Order: sequence, then C-alpha cells, then structure tokens
Amino acid sequence: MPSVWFELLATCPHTGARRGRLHTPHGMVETPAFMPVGTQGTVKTVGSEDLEALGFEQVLSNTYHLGLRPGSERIERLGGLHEFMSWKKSILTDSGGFQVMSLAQMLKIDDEGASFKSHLDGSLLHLTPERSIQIQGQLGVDISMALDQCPPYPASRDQVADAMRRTHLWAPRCLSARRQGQAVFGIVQGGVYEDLRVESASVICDLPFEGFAIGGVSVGEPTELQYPVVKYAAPLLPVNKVRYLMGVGHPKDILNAVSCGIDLFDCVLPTRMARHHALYTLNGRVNIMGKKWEEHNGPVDEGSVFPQTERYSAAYLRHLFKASEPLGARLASLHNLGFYARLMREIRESIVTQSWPELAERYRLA
RNA sequence: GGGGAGUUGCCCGAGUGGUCAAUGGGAACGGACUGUAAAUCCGUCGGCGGACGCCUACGAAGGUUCAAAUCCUUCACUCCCCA
Repeated sequence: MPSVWFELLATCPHTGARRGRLHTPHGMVETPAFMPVGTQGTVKTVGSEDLEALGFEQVLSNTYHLGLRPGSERIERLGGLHEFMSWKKSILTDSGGFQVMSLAQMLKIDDEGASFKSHLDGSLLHLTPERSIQIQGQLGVDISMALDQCPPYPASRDQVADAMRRTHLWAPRCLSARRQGQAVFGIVQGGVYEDLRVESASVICDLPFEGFAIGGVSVGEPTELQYPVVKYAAPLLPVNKVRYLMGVGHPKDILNAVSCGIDLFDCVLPTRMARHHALYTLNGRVNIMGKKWEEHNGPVDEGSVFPQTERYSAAYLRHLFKASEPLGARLASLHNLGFYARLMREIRESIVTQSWPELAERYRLA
C-alpha cells in the first residue's frame, strides 16, 4: 500500500459528486475536503490548535516560500514541517508552480527549471522539478505537488500549450526525484482549451502519481470559463485516485466542482477575505467595516459556526478592524474558516443523504 | 507691557497674486480579491447638475487689483520669547 491512497466511499447518483477518504501518513482526510492555505507554515492569524478545533484534516503550505525562508534543510533539522508548526495532521505543499506565474516578473524559465530572484533579498533560487521535490521531501510533508508551469489568464493558446508541454516534461522528472515513500500528485494543465486538457490528462494520468490535480484555473478567468473546464476535465482523471482542484475557490465554485467529481480544494479566500474584513454568511459576503454594522449588537451570522467567534458582536468586530487590532483579523479568519469547514461537512453529508439540491439552495447566496 | 509666529476643507498639513474647489497624509464611505510578495490594492471624499458648468469656500470685516487662500488695514483667537 502506498503512503497516500484514496478510498471512494460513495458517488452521488444525480451529480458526479464523490464521497471518499484520502489516507495519508498523518491521518485520514474525509473528502470532499478543503485545505486552508498556510503559505509560510502558518494559516495567517490562526494556530494549529484552531485548525484542529475547526476540524480541518489537511493544510496546504508552500515550497517556494519555505525553501527561501527558513529553508528546507533547517526545517528538516528541526524535525520536519509537522513538528515545526506543531500540526499533527496531513500537509500538502504546492511545488512553487503557482509562483512561476505570480512572481513571473522576477523569474527566468526554461525546460531545465525556473530561476527565481527572491522577493525577499534578490538572491537566486533555482527551482527545478528535482529541487522542488527534494525541498518537499525535506519538509517531510504527506503530499508533494509536481512542479508545473501555471500560465496566467489571459494567455495565448501557444503560451498555454507551451506551459503544458513543459509541465509534461517535468512530471516524470518529479517522480524520479522523490524519496522513498514520498507521495507526489501530478498536475493537468491546458488552460481553457478542451483539447489541451484532454491531451494533458492523458499524459499526466498515465504516470504513477498518487493523486491528480487540475491546475491553471482560478488564475483570473471568468467563472463562465472555469466551470466548463472543471466539468470536462474532472472526469478525465482516474476514478480511483483523489482529484484536486487547485486554488478554488468561492463557495459556489466548490459546490460546482464537487458536483463535477472533485475531492480536494485549497484557496486563500477565507483567510484573505477575513483580513480584508469580509465575512462569509449564508446570506452572502458581508463587509464588516460597513456603516450598517456600527451598532449591530449581535453576531454577524446568527446561528454560526464557531462558538469562539459567535460570542462577539458585529459592532465589536467592526471596531477591532477600525482600530487595526489584530484580533479582528483573527476572529474573522476563524469565522470564515468555520464557514468553509461547515460547507465541506454539509457537502459530505449531502452526497451520502442525496440531498444535493437542498444543499445548493442553502448556499445559493454564499 | 514689548517682540515674534500663526489661524486652510472632518483632522493634520502644503500652498505666498491668475494654471486653486485648493498637493500630501489620516479619518470617513464604497469596491476588488480564487495552488498568498496581499492585515493589500482601487475609487469617492464642499454643494448641485451627465461631461462643460454654476454656487459656496482658505479666522472675521473692509480695501487694493482685470484677478486674492496668497497684498494692505482693523478686529478676534492661539502659541513662543523677553519683561
């Protein structure tokens, strides 16, 4: 048995939704699942004990950022990333592929790899597929992502095809660079072009990865373009392996993708929105800085989510943000992560109880 | 009592004759954010009207000038120094 494997428990008869379990060295992840994003080994403003209390079973962290600071060798000497951030459950790391896009202006890329000029001090970080996998191995995470080239949106078909070709070139090199027992997920590229997605899936899914991801979405394309990609790309991935949609997304995007057969998600939205004073509720996103909350002496979201945040009034939360008190960002982060945790829990239940339409209706405004 | 500095839009603060409804900050109000260089970025911010514009504004009142936040006179208030 490989260190990471997927167990499909049920499939929704009406949609493509799947209920499953992702088994990792640091425990089981009930899917569909959402991973909070902890780029620098921390889900901003919340601690590992909070993530446990919220019920998350896997977090995402980042190869590029941790490789640069404090360095993967140091983290390895300190006992690995789990030990470093005192997180006992599963960790998946992004390979740095997203930074190939987001930090493109300080990057040189060729078939060999990507050379970053560090955003911290200008020093050079050479990220090859081998080095990316090596760093993730040193971090000791449960799941490493293959290094890919994630093209931005908009990008020409030629650029997308070129990024895909390079991603395919790198995929086998990632597999041969892994440590004994290191699980690696492959990434399908191809942008918004169906034929490229088909080609990419056939290449990537032919390789012995432990799981498969759809990359290159949620990079700025409109929803009307993202949904079709997920719809035709998800079924191209093996049924018996976990399917991960990278970087998604809004609650409605997650609902859509689950119904297309996606099992795993990550997104900065709940935590970033929280720091930008936006709170998720079943009635839509709320800007807690808004004047209307000035004297609202009750929680923003009645009947919400995380007891630790429900005790605080909207007026108080607004005040914390107005006064730039860090507690505001923290409470809002807990609130939003609580919202996402509940969303995923209800998604999992709905697949089993076959109450998908009711669920979709419940989150209609979210 | 004598000498000096000052009073600008919600606040701080530039501006010393026309290009000023007035630079910059902050506050306030609104918006964006999807594998995090993001507790960030963008917009509005005297009133009315679509733009052009008109009205009211730079302590108060008068004056000089084609033209004043800017120059002169008086008054009010604030701060500093010397007695």
